[in-house]
Amino acid sequence: MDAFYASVELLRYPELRGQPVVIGGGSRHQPEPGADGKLQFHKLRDYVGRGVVTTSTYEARALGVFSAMGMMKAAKLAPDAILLPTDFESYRHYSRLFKNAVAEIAPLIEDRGIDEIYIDLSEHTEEIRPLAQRIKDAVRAATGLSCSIGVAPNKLLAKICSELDKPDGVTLISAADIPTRIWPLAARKVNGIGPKAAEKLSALGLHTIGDLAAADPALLQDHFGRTYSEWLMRISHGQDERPVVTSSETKSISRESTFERDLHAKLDRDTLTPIFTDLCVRLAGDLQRKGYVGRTIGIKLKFADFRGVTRDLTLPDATDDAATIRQAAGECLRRVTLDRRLRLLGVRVTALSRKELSDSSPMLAQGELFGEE
DNA sequence: TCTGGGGTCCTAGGACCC
DNA sequence: TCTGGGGTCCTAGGACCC
Repeated sequence: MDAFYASVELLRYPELRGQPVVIGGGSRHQPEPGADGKLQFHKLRDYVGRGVVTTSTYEARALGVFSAMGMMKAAKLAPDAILLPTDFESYRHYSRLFKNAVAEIAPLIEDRGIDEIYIDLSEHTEEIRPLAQRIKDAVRAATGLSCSIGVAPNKLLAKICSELDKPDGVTLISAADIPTRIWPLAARKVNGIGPKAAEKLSALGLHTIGDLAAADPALLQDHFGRTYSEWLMRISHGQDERPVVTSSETKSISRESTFERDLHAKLDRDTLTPIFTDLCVRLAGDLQRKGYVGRTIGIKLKFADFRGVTRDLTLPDATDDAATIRQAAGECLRRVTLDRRLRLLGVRVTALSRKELSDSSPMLAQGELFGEE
C-alpha cells in the first residue's frame, strides 16, 4: 500500500490532501474543533517528545521527512507539516479490507504485516498486466486507496520492483531485465540487507546490487561468512526460491514502552513499578484476546545510552496470567545490574501455544463431550 | 531537542541426554 | 592421566522488517 497510514488518514481528513502530513509520535495531538467549529490540526513544530515518524505523505517526504525519523528532527525540516496521531484500529480495518479484496481475485497470499503482501500468481493464466490492474482496481474499490504492485519470477525481485514505480504503480520484471533494472539499484534495496550490512558493503566499495554480482566471492566470504556471502551472491543474480507462505503461527507477543524521560531503577522506583506491572497486564490481555498461552517470559531493557539487554525465563507451564507473567518478569529483572538510567522497558512472551479448552471450565468441558466447537 | 513498537529469524554457547 | 557425536532445550544478543 502507498504511504498506508497517511493515506488512511487522508480518507478521514480529505481537506489535508496535497499537504505535508506526518503520522506518529503518541496520541496527544488529536485535532480538535476550534472557536469557529473547524477542526484545528496540530503542526509538527509544536511536537515535544521522543516519538518517531511512522509514515509521511509524499509532500512531507519531498521535505526530507521519512519513516523512523525522530519527530524533533522532522519538525526542523518541516515545521509547518500537519501532525496526526497513529490510529492502529483504523489501519487494521483498512488492512483487512485490502487483503480481502485481493483474496477474491488471488487467494494465495502471504501476509507481510499491515500494509504488504506477497501473492502467488503462478497458477493464473490471465495476462499479467491486466491481472495486476484488476487487483489494484479491486483494492481501490474496497478501500479508496492506491497500492503498487511488482510482478516478478520470485519474491526477492517482486519486492524490489514493487517499489520502482510508487505510488500507484505496476512494474513487471523478468530475469532478462536484471542487468538493466536491478543491478543499478543500491544494495540496501534488497529485503534482508539492512543498515549494518549496507555499511559494511560500502566500506568494501560495494554499493549497488551489480557491484555484488561482480564482487570477488572470496572477498565476500572473508567479510560475511559462508552462509551470508553465498546468499549475497545468489540474490545479486536475482535468485530466490522461497515459496509464498500462506499461513503461519504467532511466535511471540510483547509490549514495550519508552519513557518520556530516562528513569533510574532505584530513584524512580515508584514510577517504574506501575509501568512494569501495566506492561504485564496489557501483555496478558493480548494473550487472552488472541487465545495464546506462553511458557517463556522475557524482559527487554534499553539504557539511556541506547544499549540494550534481554533476560528470559522458561516456566514449567504456559500461562496467560498477568500475575504469573509479572512474577517471572520480576525474576528476570533481578538478574540485571540496574546502575544506569533506563530509556525503555519491555515484556515478552514466547514459546507460545494455543490455549486449549480447559478441563477446569465446566461449560467448555461439556461442549467437548458433545463434540461442539 | 537524535533515534517507537511489534514482530521474525539467525547465531552461538552451555546444559543435558542418549 | 582422557575423553565422540548426535540431538534438544534454554538463554542472550543482534540484524532486519513493517
